Amino acid sequence: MKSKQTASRKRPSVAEALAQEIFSGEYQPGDFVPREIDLCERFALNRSAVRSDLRQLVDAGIIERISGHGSKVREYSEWNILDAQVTEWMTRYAAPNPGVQREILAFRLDVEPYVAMTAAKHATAHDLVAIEEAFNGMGSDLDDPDSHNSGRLHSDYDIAFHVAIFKATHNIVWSQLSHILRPSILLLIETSNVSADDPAESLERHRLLMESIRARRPRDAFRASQAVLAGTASALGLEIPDTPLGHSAELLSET
Amino acid sequence: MKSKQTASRKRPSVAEALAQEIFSGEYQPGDFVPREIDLCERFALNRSAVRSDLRQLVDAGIIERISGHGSKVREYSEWNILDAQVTEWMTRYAAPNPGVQREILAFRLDVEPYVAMTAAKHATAHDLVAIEEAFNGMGSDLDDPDSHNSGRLHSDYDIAFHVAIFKATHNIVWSQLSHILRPSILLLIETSNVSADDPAESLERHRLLMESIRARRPRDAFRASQAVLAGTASALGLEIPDTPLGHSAELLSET
DNA sequence: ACGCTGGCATATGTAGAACATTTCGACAAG
DNA sequence: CTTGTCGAAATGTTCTACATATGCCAGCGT
Repeated sequence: MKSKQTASRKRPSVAEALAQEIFSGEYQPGDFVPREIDLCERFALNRSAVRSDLRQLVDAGIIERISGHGSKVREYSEWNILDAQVTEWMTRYAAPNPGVQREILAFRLDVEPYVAMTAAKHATAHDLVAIEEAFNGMGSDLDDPDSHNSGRLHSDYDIAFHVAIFKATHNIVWSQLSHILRPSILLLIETSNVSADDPAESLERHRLLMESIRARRPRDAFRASQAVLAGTASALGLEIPDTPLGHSAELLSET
Repeated sequence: MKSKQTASRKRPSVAEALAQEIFSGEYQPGDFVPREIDLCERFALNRSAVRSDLRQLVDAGIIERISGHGSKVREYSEWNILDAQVTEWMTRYAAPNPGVQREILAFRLDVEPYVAMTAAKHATAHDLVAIEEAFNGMGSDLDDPDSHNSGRLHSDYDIAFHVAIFKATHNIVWSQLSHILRPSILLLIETSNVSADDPAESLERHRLLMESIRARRPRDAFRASQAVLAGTASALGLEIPDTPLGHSAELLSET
């Protein structure tokens, strides 16, 4: 074998470790992370590798590098939450502060019925297959709950279901925005697991949403999506009527 | 003054030059850009700098690096248009293909009335000042058209006006999404300059939108925003009723 | 005593060389 | 025709050396 010790895993990944420490609150906005040389020693890496990883955090807007001084953690509001890497870290480790998490969820509640509406107009057969496969995954998970960890798999299918709807809009912006769903979906699932939400009812709401899109009925899809969100969001104490959609939804239902 | 020659420009910036060539269509999806060594020679830089710049393009999703082979331009749909750097390049150089540009505009037409609606609910006095300052800039530009380039300054104020509304939602996602406004606003302005759109009428529509937000009337802000978009979007041959907002707007006006 | 200035220590930024790894194609053996 | 091996070419990684920016503080002058 080669003399490298990389056999275990590719790299310790400084960015990953630092991200975990920052997300867990060990380093808070305004704090300075250890300097490059210390990170080199700690992870047994050269400076180039460390700097490369630090640049990831800079691109994510998480840290700010001050020449000749150090790397400072930036305010949460300055983090680039549209970056796919950031949302991935938010799913793996919980969001650092609940405020950001709640704002993302509020955004989702605002736009997702719209997305469902647009998907009902533009979805192709291929899109419907993707949606259905994700839905079936959610269903099989309900019927046959794995002993070790049922929620883990369920969340993957849940995410895939909603992402498929975003992609069915055939709009590049909506498609790429589907990244920010992951953290809030996981948050909803964790909370709904705590609360006494019937999984069967949730699944039925998802089914209605899927059928509305398949039948090309935008308004039904709009309302069905709202129902899906309301079912789980209520467990978080969030009030749907507070969002703009609350008003337009009522109006839509009158027609 | 400092001894730096930054007055002209900091660096030749390989990323900037390559981006221009890619956006102009000189390199198209599937093509391979010159290899690192050639870029080093062409820009008189070392490999570290070239690779650093190439990584920018990778993060933007514009190119894909294949180990031992080269750097390939990716499909337009894979470009990360949520990246601020990409939208900046789209404003400086035109978007490579009109399809992406149109989809971004469609997204804007979808959500911007919503954003205005939310801004009317959550805007603070500070936000209103920012909106008003941008609006005054647009107005002064109309009264006193600079001889050298009037459209250039006007677009800056126009962008600032809409960005201020996005930030007035006090939602981190909407705020950071304001990046994607820039390309489509510039597109609209260029097109409206060609068409015979009365600047005074456009300004009046913006004023109504501002007043609606100031008066905390979400529904008026919704419709005013639609009027602003419709005024310029019609010049592009885009049909507003095709968007989901078209329906809900009609419903809103009935109340 | 106060304030400015210069230099030293520290930390990040940049340049360049050397070596490792991956990919593809050529070519010969089976 | 298939397959194994070698080698050229390009990207990936590591390391060293030097450049630049920042903060601190002693030293000097007013």
